[in-house]
Amino acid sequence: MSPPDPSAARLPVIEPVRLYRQIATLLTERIAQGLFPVGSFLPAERALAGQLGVSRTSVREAMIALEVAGKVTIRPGHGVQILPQVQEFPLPVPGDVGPIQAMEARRLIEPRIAAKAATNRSEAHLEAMQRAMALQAQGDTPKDRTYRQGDRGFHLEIARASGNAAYEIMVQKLWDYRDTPLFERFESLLMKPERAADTQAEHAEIFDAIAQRDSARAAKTMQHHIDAVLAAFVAGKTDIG
Amino acid sequence: MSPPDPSAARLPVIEPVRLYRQIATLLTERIAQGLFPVGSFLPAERALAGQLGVSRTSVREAMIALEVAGKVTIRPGHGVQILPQVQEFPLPVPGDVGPIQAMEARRLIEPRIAAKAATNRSEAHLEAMQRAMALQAQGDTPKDRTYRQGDRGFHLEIARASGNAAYEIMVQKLWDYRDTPLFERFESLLMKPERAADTQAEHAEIFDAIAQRDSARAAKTMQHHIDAVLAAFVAGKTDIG
DNA sequence: ACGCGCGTACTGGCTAGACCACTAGTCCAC
DNA sequence: GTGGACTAGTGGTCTAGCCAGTACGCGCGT
Repeated sequence: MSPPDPSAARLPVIEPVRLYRQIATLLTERIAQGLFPVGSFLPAERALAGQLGVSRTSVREAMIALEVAGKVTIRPGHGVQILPQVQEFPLPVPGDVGPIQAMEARRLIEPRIAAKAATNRSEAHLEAMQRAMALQAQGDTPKDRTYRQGDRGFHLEIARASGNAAYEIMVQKLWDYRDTPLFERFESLLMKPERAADTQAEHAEIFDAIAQRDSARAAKTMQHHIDAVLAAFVAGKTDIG
Repeated sequence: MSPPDPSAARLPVIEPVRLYRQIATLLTERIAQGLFPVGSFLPAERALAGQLGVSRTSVREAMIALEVAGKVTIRPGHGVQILPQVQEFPLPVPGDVGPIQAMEARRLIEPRIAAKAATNRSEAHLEAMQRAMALQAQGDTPKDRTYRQGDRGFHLEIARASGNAAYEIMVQKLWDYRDTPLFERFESLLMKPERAADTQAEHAEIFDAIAQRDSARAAKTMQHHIDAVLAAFVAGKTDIG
């Protein structure tokens, strides 16, 4: 009689689950059920160990896991406190932001950012802007990768020079929409060839104002630049409906 | 002789750093330096404890932290193996956005957004704002989850009512920083108890302006609201250095 | 020569207990 | 009202021990 075929009755693979994970999972579920509201404290380690029938060390390991996962904060002498979880909101799909909307938002913030950059910029910031401009100049058309990277980089470097990381994040976010198919279609349909040269000339003026620490002029030149891009959009928009 | 002025020589707040974090950080750095390549094994717990001059328990706690952080996998009887790290897109990571920076950026954009909301809002937008305000009113203190959700929701609904998805994304992004430990610490240290009632009163005024389709007043009341919060931050900031 | 079982040394997993530093509250003296 | 002492509780770190699993070497049987 041959031995039974091992593939005939497939048994599941058993993976041992670390005790700390079991404890952390259990506590996570209880927290989600509202047993331990945000801001409240878990029972003390010794009490938890007793209730769960495990050692205090295992409870502590679970606490480490929960803390690293950002679910609790361990306060010595006080207890382990439940942290609020960052609520994930449904982010609008990038395609929801139209090119006009993105440009409008940029028009709202980038002049102010340019003004702050004129005040707060360092030599290193100026050099970074120049590198971005040089990169942009390497591209023959706005479709070229180097043109786009340089264009984006120039604006981002200005946001960095402003000294406010929140501005940088906002600019970055708005520029993310530059690479959406809709935006690219807008550009290829609406942008005249001379727009590329105009953009670079306008960048040079913005750069000069920032280099000269002229906040008012930096804001004005940035406003003019974005208005010019917007105008190209709006003027050409009636052609595509 | 009166006691020395506590604000005269401000000493830094000393935060004890857990041993497990120190060990985990050290190992993380060594991994990054290439001392432990991907796929290789760290020294055994007992050996590490000896080399680092700490107890094996502390090493184990650090291993838990590294495992939860996805940097290693702990293989019983075998050792602790370095995991490959998922390559982040080379997005430039801005420096931490401080509470003042986030508020400053909000001050730049939210009055304009409120003005646009006054123009473009619908009845549904108004109802959503009202729901957010009611949710906020359910919280007793700014630490309460419902208060924070309502607060955030109110501002987000205004951004939605503006009709520009780019504004919504920007507001959302800035409000994400509301839930960072630093921002919460700012709030708990600097915000007076009456600020919560003031905030809700100011929200009511903003809402009224938007409901009345009064763009100028919507912008003005929003500006006043954010200025008041900023003032509370700036006024109290000198107290913590 | 090859395969299997056993023993050994090593690994991590978990328990138990001890002691320490810090926190918070209470009480008392000044 | 303030400061100090005391108490009871919290988490933080350490030591020691034992167990289960892994890997390897060696000896023995086929």
